[in-house]
Amino acid sequence: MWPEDAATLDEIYRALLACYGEPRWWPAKTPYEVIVGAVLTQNTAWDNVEKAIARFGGDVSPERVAGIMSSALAEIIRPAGSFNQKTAYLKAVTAWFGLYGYSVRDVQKLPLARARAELLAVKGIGPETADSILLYAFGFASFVVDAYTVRLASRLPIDTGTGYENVKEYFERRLPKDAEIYNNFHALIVINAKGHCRKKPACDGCPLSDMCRKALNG
DNA sequence: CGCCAGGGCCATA
DNA sequence: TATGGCCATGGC
Repeated sequence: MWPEDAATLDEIYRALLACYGEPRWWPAKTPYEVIVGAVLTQNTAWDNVEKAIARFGGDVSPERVAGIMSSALAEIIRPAGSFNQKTAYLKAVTAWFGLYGYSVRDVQKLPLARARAELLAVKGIGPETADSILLYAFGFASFVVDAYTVRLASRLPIDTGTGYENVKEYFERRLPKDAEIYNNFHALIVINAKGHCRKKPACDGCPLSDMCRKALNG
């Protein structure tokens, strides 16, 4: 059951679903790898994140990151850019995960608001990275707002307001509070943004073109 | 060559 | 609270 005023988001979501299917998505093999990817992709092209992940040589585990020298970790993640900062961020978020014995289930027992507050208190974890981790690593119903989400909203006839929390609330108030829907919706936004809703729009074949003011008005 | 990518921190006013 | 500089690689 969708909230009454969700018509436009409902249309957008269903058009994306019809085009791409259900992604159930984050390009990682384990929850901890989601955490690593979420940090590494900050202001960074995903291709560079993949190069960095590959340099772990198959062991992307919290035990490994906790135990490795920072200088060695920085060298591994170098292709992701800002590697000294991100080394400190990975160490910090891994230390937080360590408070729960690296147990996904133990983190999942927390109330969402507390888990989010704890993540936001970690150096290097801002709202987008926190929500990505909450949703894609732990399955919390916390909608992710990223540059793609903001760009999509700026082109579609929806008035989300500005600022991270306002845009996040716009989506969360109009969608069922369901991690699976948040997961798919955000993933679909990313997929569509890479294929069509780029900085320079490629509207040809975009599943949203008939409801998009960019495509309609130029 | 300059621009930019699934941000966030910090200093400044 | 709101900007602006900074981080830094690799692809285009």
